[in-house]
Amino acid sequence: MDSPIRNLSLREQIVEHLRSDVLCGRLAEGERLNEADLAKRFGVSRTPIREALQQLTTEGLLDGQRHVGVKVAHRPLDSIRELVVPIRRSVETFALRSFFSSITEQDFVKWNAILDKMRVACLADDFPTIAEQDIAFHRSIVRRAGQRDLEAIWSPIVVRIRHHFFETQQRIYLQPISIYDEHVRILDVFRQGNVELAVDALAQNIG
Amino acid sequence: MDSPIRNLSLREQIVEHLRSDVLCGRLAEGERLNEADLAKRFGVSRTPIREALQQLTTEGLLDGQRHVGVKVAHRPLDSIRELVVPIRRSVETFALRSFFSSITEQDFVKWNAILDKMRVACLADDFPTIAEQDIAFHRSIVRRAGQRDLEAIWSPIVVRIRHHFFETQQRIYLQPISIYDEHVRILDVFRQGNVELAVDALAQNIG
DNA sequence: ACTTTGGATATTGCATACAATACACATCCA
DNA sequence: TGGATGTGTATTGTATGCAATATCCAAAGT
Repeated sequence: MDSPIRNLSLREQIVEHLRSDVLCGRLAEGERLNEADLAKRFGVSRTPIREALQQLTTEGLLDGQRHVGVKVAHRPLDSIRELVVPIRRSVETFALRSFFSSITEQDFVKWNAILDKMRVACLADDFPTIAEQDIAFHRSIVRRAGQRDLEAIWSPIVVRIRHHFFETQQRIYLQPISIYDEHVRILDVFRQGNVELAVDALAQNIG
Repeated sequence: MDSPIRNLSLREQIVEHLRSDVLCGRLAEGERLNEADLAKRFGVSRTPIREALQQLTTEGLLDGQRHVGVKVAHRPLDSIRELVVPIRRSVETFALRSFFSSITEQDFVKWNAILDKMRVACLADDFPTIAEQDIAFHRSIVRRAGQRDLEAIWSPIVVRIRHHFFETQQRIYLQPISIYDEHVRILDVFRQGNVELAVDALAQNIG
């Protein structure tokens, strides 16, 4: 019986690394990714790199053509936001409702760990990390429902509004720390134990 | 300048083949897929098979474990339907609205081609093909919007209610041909040119 | 000057060989 | 007898070499 040691395949490790890079904007849209170069950079053969790039392509983060290569996918048309924002709200609130009555102190420990990292990043104006932890927080809610299908529906949505996490926020929030504050407020409402209030607090943070 | 010849990689061909098999129920849920066997069956090496299985896994049609293999994914909990059916409605109607005013006679030609196949399948009580063409019809609407992002959001939804296409329908519709009839009715409304009526007709067919 | 065409080159697509690991089963020990 | 443990086998994971092709550039022809 050992703690949940991360025993991931090379492909999975590379997927997580690159996915994080794209999601929080460390890789610019349109940037080209070369299999051989990545293989050298990660110190592995082309095989796991190749498989990782393909997975990220079907996830919608990359975009590729036969015999040409893959690039970081471009943002979708802005008009799609009016479709996906409500969908994202309905998925996350559906998830929250499904486990709200069985939230434990351990859940708050996990969420606080994420928010701590977010706080540090806010104080340092480190927007990529703010975005990363923001997404991590919402993902953890979807995942907490325990239905992998929910995350499978949620992910393609978030991929397509990922720019929102590291662009709009920089303008709306004059002080980055207010991003952290708002999430703390959400957890406070969670602690009150009223589902509807919790759902509202979460929903307000989406959009 | 040649007609749009389908020049697909081996991986893409295998993906389409297997995806169709799973989506319309020719492969039972839980069924195990072995790389070596498939390689022999398709007459290719393990590499494109492997990559195809991985893609279908991230698409949610298959489910795999490290060093064990992949199986056809099991159906999600029924409770998810109340979440995904409205989402599917909103995506398809969003797509329809986006191109409705620019529908041409060519569009009807394509849709009629799908419905013709559906009609033949209905008359033969060929439920896998009915399901296949039903999905193809709705997919063509989403695709017609010309935003790949829409299909990327729509697909994981449909994957998770695919059983609806070849189970519920068999009970609800005493006569399979009524599935075809309903779709013909949708196209009739499309021809009338009223967006709202068209959206309603389409939405009613979903669920 | 412009277009076309040919080949060189860089990159991906596929095949094959080998390594690592999960699982089943036999074996050993208490 | 029951449980732990080691070993064999089937299967997936990774590395590497070769094949196929898109792209670029130079050279020739109009």
